Amino acid sequence: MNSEPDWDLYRSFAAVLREGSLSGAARSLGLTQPSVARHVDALEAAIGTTLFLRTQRGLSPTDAALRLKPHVEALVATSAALLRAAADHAGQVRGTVRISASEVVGVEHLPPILAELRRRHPALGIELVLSNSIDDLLGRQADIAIRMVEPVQQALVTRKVGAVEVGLHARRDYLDRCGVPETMEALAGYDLIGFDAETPAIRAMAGRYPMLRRRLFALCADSDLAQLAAIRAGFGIGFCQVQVARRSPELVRVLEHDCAIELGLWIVMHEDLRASASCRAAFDALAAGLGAIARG
Amino acid sequence: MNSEPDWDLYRSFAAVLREGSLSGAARSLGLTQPSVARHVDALEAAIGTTLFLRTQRGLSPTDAALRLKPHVEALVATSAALLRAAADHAGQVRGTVRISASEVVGVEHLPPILAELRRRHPALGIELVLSNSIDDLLGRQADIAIRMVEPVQQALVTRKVGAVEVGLHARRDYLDRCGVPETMEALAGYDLIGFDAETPAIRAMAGRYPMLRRRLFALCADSDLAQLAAIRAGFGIGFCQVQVARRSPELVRVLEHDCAIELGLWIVMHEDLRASASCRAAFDALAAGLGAIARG
DNA sequence: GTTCTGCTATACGGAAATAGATGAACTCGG
DNA sequence: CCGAGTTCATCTATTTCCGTATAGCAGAAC
Repeated sequence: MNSEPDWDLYRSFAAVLREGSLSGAARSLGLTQPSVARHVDALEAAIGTTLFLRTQRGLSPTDAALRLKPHVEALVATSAALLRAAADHAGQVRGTVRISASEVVGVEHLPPILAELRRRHPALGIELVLSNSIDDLLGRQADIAIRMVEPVQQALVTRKVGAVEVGLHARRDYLDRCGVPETMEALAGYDLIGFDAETPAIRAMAGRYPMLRRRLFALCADSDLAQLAAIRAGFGIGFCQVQVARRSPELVRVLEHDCAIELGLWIVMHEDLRASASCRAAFDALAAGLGAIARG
Repeated sequence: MNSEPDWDLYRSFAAVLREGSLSGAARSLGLTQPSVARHVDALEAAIGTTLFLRTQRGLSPTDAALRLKPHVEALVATSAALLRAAADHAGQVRGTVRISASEVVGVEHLPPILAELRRRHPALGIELVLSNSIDDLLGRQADIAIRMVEPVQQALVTRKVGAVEVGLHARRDYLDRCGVPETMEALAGYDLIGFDAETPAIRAMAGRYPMLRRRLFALCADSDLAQLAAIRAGFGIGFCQVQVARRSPELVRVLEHDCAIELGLWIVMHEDLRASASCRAAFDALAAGLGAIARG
C-alpha cells in the first residue's frame, strides 16, 4: 500500500465486478484470464485488502470490493465520456451523444425529436439512457439530461424549455363503468395508480395532495411507463402528462381543476461539453423539440 | 482508433497536461520521460488526434487536448476518491476524508469542528477544499460538501443543519466617520463591498435587493474572505454572516431590519460513501458542529 | 562566445507483463 | 453415475513495455 496502482488494474477490477468471473472479465476486456487474475492480485496487494473470494464458480466480491464498486463505475463512465468527447473532431457533429431522460419522456416525446436530429446529422450516434431514479450527470453516465427539477449546480449548462402539466387521467370506458369522480376526496373509491418510490417530484406532489396516501393506491409502480400503460389498459385513474394523454383519444382527464401539477422542463449539460459541436447540436435539438411540445 | 486505450495512458495524459512537459510529467508520475512520451504517442494514435504540439520548451496542448482536459481531471479525482475509499478498512475511522466548503465557512467555522473531529479520531486525515465556485461533488473532488443551497439530487445524502443569517456589517470607526445608513437607498453613498461573479446565492440576493447594483460597489471581490477582510479593515460596508461578525467586537451590523438574508446550511455526501465509517464520522461531526453554530 | 540547464527524440538491452496451454475442482443435467 | 461445460491456478514462451544512455536543440547566465 504505497504508490498509486496502475489505472489498468481498476479497469480489470471493474470488469471482474461486472462479469463475476476472471474468465468473463478477460473475455470482455480482450485479455486472457491469467492476466486479469494478476491484475486483481496486484490491486489487492496495492490497497492491502482482499477484494474477492475465489470460488470454483467465479469470484465473489467482498464488502470492500462493493464499497469501491461505485467508484470504479464512475471511472468506467468517465472514461467512456472521454472517448465520446475524443471522437468529436474539430467542430463536426459526429461521434456519439448520450442522453438521459425519464422513461415516459424517452418513449413518448423524444423519438421524433431524435429522428429529426439524426436526419440533420447522419454521422451522429445517439445513446438513450432511460431511468427515473438515477442522477446520470453526477457520474458522467450521460452527456445531456432532461430533468423535471431545476438544477442548482453551477458546473452545468441548463436551459428551461417550458413546462409540462401532469393531471389525473383514465380511460373513457373505465369512467363509464365506475363513474367520474367529482372531488379529490372521492378518489379514494377508485382504482388509483401511483408511485412506489420517493423522488423529489413525488414528495412535492404528496405534499400538495395529502389525500393521495400511498396505501390508497391500487397499483404502485415506479416506472411511469408502467403507470401510463395501466391507465391505457383501463386499470383505473393515474397521473400522466396531459401532452401525452392528448394523443390517445380514449384517455380522459378527470378533476382537471382540482389536480394539476406543473413540472418545469430543463435540459442540462456538463459545462465541459459546451465546446462539443455534437453535444451542442443535440442540446439545441432537444430544446427546440421539447419546447414545441411544452407549448402544446 | 479501434479498441479502448489503456487507462494508464489517461493518467500520463493528465500529468502532461498538468505539468506542461513530458519530463515534468515523468517526474510527477515516477516514470521516465521516454515512457510518458510513448504513452502520449499511443493515446494520440488510439484516438486519432494530435493532442500536443511538441516544442523545445515543453508540450503545448491542442484544442482537442483542452476539450478532453475536464474528463481526465474527473478521472484523476475519481481515482483519488477510490483510493481514499480503499483506505477505509472495515468500519474503522481512518484514512482521509476530503471536505469542500466555502472559504468563509472553512476559515471561520470549520477549524474548531475539525480539531474536535481529529481529537476523537486521531487516525483520520482531513483534506479541506475551499472554493466558492466549484461544484466539488460533481467530479468527486470532495467526499463531503457544505452547501448554502438545497441539493436536489437523489444520489446524495443530505442533512440540513440549520441556517445562517447574512447581514450588512461595517467596522465601528467607519460608521463613526461616515455615519450610519438609515435606509437601503442611502447605502449608495457609502463604500460598499460586494461580489463580482454570479452564483445562485448572489442572484437570489440581487433579486431581493435591487438597489445593490453591481456598479455601486466600491470593492468587488469573489472571495468572501477578502470581503470579510475588507470589512474588518474598515474599508466600508459589506455582507457577512452574523455568526462570524459577532466574534469581532469592532464590527457593527447596519440596517438589521432592512437587510437580512437567511441561507440554509446543508451537509452533502455521496450516497456511495454512506458505508464509509470515516465519512460518516466526519459527516456527523460537521452536522453537530455546524448545527451548534447555526443555533447561535 | 561559452557553459549550463531545460526540453524532446531515438536506440537498445533487460525486465515484466501477456498469451497460450494444461491441470484440477466443481456444477449441472441426463 | 458420468460426461460436458464451467471455473481458477500454474507453468512457459513470447511479446511488450520500461529504463538507461545519448544526441540535438533552445534559451539563460556568465
